[in-house]
Amino acid sequence: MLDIKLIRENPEYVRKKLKDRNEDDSIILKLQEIDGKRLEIIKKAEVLKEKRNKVSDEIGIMKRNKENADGKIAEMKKVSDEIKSYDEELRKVDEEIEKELYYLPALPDDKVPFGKSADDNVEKIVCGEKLHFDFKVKDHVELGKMLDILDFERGTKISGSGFPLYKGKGATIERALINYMLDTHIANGYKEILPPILVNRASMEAAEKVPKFEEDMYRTVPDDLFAIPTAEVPIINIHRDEIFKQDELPLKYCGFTNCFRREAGSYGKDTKGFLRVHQFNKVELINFCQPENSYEEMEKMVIDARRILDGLKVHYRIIELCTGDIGFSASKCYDIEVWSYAEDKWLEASSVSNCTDFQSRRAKIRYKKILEGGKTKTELVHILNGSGLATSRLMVSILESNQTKDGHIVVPEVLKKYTGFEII
RNA sequence: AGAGAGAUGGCUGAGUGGUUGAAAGCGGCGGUCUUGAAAACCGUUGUAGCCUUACGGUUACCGGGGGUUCGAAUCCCUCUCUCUCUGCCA
Repeated sequence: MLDIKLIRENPEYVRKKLKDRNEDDSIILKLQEIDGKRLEIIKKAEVLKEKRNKVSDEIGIMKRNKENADGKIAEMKKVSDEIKSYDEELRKVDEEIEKELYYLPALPDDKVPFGKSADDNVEKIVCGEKLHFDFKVKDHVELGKMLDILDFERGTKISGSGFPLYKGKGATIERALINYMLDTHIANGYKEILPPILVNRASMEAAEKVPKFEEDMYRTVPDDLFAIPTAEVPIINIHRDEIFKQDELPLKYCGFTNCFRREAGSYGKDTKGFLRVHQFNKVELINFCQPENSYEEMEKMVIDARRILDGLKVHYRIIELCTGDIGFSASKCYDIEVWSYAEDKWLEASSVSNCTDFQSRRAKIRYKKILEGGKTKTELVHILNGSGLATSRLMVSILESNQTKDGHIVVPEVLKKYTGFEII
């Protein structure tokens, strides 16, 4: 959620940033108007409330002295009615502002490259060896079927398209990958979390997923619980409405969960195998930190995600998303893409975002900043999230790049101690 | 799921219509004392909005929402959650 104060005090800046994102900025004019109205109502109501409080105290004293206070009571009855109507107006205006704020995205950082679409994203670095095969590479769906480790047809029978079924060594290598990632992150200072994967509406709102993306979420009807699209949601909500001490930051969590996305609006796109699925596995990294350190922490998170790929010897690249392509809650975002030899293209496997105070404002996650002279000030933390990483597209790259001419898969070195076998 | 009890500041816990933003204790912070520490003593100690250059003023907040009243932590309705007992269950 954006700060209404920023819109009040610096509307031109906000409008420019929204335009950079290809967003409609006319909403700011509307918000300024409603906000102005809101302040007017507050002022009027507060003058009356002050009067009511004062006179009510006087009435109390008069009653105690057995004096007649009927006149004052009659007068205050009128004042009270007036207050009620102002409060009613205020409620409506608050609701209107809230409604607009729910749909306004985070503002891009000044250093983010300007661009209209994904085509304008900037490639930062390409890593890992790109392999050359002296045979025709098989894609992951074919390999999965041949080796009987992935069964997309039966996954479809059980649930629908986009719900992969892992079997035998396929299930084992998936589990190995998750353990490898978690162990690596834990060794690098992240605390492991295994959170609930159904969350309530308040948690979804605090993480800025709902109402804006409600259509993309799976929702249970009788209880109004949402299947999480990412572990980011429950992990952020661990600290909803809490205030950290400064020395508790940065606070780093990692967590494995299943993730669920309806992918509404992308039917017919990348439907093959793992390329776009409704349920997938992901190890997520979350970092709560002081605002002045967040961009530095972001670079560290990219290193933490890359460590996984370097270990697996995957060919990957990092791109910085341009202003037109960064996600709703992020001020800056890097994507990590792995190379698919069979698809002959890059696949997004991770995304590291600095959401600054966009989520912490809605979630009310703050910390006591220590000022000079030992005084403290409560300030919003910055929240960063990064996948470290999602397994499905990573698995595409792993299966493809470790295949042999006769159709087997060599288990990557770092996973062997987790799988207990070396070849599939 | 049924019956009962409850939800107050960082914590424990008073408070059942009128100087209660809220007693008291603990904790935290600052100070006195001390070579240092502890103890003791003194002081201080919530969040947010609005007005103000500032000092400060003011409003709201006692689980959430609504209501009664001149006035609500206190009365009423409703929701959520916690605890105890019963039932069911991995």
